[in-house]
Amino acid sequence: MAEHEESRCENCIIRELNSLKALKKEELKAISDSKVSRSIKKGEALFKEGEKLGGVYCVRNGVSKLSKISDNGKDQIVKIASKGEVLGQRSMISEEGTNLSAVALNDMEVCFIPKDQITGRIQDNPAFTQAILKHMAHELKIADDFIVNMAQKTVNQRLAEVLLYLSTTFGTDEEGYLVLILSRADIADVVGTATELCIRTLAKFKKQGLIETKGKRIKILDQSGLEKLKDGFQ
Amino acid sequence: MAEHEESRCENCIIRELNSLKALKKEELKAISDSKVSRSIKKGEALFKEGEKLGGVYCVRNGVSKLSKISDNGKDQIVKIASKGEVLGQRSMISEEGTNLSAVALNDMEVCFIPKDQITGRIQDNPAFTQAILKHMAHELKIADDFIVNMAQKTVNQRLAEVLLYLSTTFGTDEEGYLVLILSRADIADVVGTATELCIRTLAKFKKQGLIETKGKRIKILDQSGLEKLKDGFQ
DNA sequence: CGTTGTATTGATTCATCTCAAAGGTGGTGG
DNA sequence: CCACCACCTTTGAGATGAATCAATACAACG
Repeated sequence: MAEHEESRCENCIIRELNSLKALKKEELKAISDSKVSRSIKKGEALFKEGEKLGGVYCVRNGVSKLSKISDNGKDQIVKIASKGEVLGQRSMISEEGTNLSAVALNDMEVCFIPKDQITGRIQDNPAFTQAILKHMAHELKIADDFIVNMAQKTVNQRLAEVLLYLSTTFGTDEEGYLVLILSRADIADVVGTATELCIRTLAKFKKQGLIETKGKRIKILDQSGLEKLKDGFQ
Repeated sequence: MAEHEESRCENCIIRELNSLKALKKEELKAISDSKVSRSIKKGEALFKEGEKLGGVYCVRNGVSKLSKISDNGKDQIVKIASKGEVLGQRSMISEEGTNLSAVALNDMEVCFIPKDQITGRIQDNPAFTQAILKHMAHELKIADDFIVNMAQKTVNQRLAEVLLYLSTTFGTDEEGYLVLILSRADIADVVGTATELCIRTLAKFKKQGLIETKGKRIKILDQSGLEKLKDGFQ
């Protein structure tokens, strides 16, 4: 019976990770009836910057990069979103086109939830609105910190920070390698530097015994070393 | 009679500029009864990063810089707030200490509104919550754009952008000089560079006929020239 | 009219970008 | 299983951008 399918929002554990947990059972059922599941292949775009979205995407599996192309043509990754994140939420609330592009870093499964389901709940469920508000306030803090980092820290510091972030956020496998595997170009786009410098800096970290690499994969050997680096003790 | 004092929130035009306009008359009266007016002298801090705030500040007059000190000791200005802005809102919502310091760039008049007045209205006035949410979504977009700019643009481009921003946001006087006068150090802290480079770049702009200076004051001569610069046409 | 803080300039060093080329890797079809 | 192609990584070297330190010039202010 539909009541117990795992594909129903009411039964989806993912929603515990985001603002949707503030919704009541009936509301979730309504959302579930109108949502559409979608598979996104690695490299495909969920949406591109400027696009008008008809709803939001709730990430069930996989990881997406949120990036924007600057006026001089280089891509900057602003955020990496994974399981539980709701994409397109911000642009829907401020009623604009999306500010960022979302591209899958590996194969993804997402649920598309039509706009009116979300705006409707924002209208009539204060607890939901407050949950989103709180989440967005937190995002804003992170963004402010990011600004300061980009503006004031060196590539060395930023790369160290990104490696630590990838480790704590996505974890490591049995061998100690970072689970989320990014191309050097993507890492560079997070750090905000040229791919070559990113590679050279990784090589330097390796020489210093801070990390180890195996193809694209990266293993952190000396976490506290990276932490010192990130805070500016060269 | 108190009903018609201009110091009453109900009669304060400032609130039209921010989320407080979503409040009802009775709610404004309650806020007005508990608010405290404060004068801040140029250079004084409204609050410092990490501080726990007992409420928010609504700016009635003057301008404040919101900045944060990075791990390597340099200050980065993240935002410039003026009339109508509510400061401390974000940290109150996410129930943390403030992430940024607020320092007056000129003499200010602010109203301090106790925390429970705001959180109370967020609890019981959905229109208010939605107004804040929408505002915060917009702030987040601005922050993301800022990240991309800091990460990908040169000092040249960023400085051009800041000058245009100061012009459109705070305007110019009869002679065409920017109304908001910042020290070179503050401009550098917005741009995210060293004061010397900021000065040198301003000198370059002057030589190119884009701007004119008179002491601290800056006059934009060629707006479209700056716009081209900002977009990377050197 | 000095004093203080800010603005300006020069010279040097360091960080980062860019272009160009060489080396790897994985996937695909024969 | 091998050969080939496309794509990604790595390295080199040179040009440019930006930070830094030190010294001088201004401007505001009492």
